Amino acid sequence: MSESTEAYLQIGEVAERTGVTQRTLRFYEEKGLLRPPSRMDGGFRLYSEDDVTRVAHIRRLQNLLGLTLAEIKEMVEAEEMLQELKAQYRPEADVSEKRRQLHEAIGVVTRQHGIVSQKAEQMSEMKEQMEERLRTFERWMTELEQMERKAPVA
Amino acid sequence: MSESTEAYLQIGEVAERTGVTQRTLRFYEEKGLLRPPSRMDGGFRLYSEDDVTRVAHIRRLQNLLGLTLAEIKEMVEAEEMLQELKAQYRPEADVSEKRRQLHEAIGVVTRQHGIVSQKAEQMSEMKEQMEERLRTFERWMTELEQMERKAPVA
DNA sequence: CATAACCTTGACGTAGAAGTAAAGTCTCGG
DNA sequence: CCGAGACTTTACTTCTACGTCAAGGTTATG
Repeated sequence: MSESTEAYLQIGEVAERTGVTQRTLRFYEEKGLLRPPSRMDGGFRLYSEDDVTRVAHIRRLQNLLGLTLAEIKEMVEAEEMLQELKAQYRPEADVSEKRRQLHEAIGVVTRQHGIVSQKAEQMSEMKEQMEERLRTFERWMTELEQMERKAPVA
Repeated sequence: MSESTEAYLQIGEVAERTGVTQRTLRFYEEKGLLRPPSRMDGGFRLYSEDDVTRVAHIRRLQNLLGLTLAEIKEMVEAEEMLQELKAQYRPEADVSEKRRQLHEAIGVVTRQHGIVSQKAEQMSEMKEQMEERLRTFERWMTELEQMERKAPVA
């Protein structure tokens, strides 16, 4: 197992580093969430560091926002587009086409941002409520303790 | 269909008001998320306003935090305990027992609060990132527009 | 008291997101 | 060159959170 000569990772390493199973990685690939990675001659998958990052990203979208993989796919595709745009940032390309793509990317991210903002706000509300509740509990607790001091364990 | 004489709701009304299906209400009952409601003589379920509230709560925990029903059950049971405590707030009850319950309730809510805080924070982070990204996009967009003005559609 | 609208339990089905097992293939260190 | 361990595909299974009938009982109203 050579190492550090090439920056490519086998599925096992990626699984370990991302905390998902190999099955999940293949599954994401099947579902179009990960681009099919390159392969060794024998067919073993070879992932890049970028893939690791992307998996982490996917997981965050799942855990934080509770999005379905289909929804995440949409987001991920927007990322792809962004990467493409970034890469082909040579002035020779069709400008109006790039404008179109960029416009679409802005649309997607704006929608995502809307979701996140809304959830973030609701989350804060919930947090407030919980803190309020905790304060109430603490008050009760001190009340109870005072009762115990006045009338100790019969 | 008498109304307003009794504050009890049949499953259909609850479904309508909470936006979940009757099936879901029965399912939640099965899973211990809703206490078995009272029944009419014929067996029809009779829900209270509290049940409506609770369903709304459950849905929020699902949608916002992405918790499983099993996890939500734990939270809901803490609520139960709270209700009990509230109800039996007569000084005659066993004080040290109440202390124990209260302590546990505080523990549960504290854990929940931890989850929510963490998620809320990560959410804010994500929101920031998206705003950053949007700013970048907008910058690119204006750049593109300038390019178009300089070298218009050949 | 008929009957439409509402409800009951029970059983089976489904979509999403993987888990698991089988049977064979690759890679690499010794 | 060989064997242990990593990997491959294919196929079936699981778990969650319900959806969808089916067959029948209940309730309110004309």
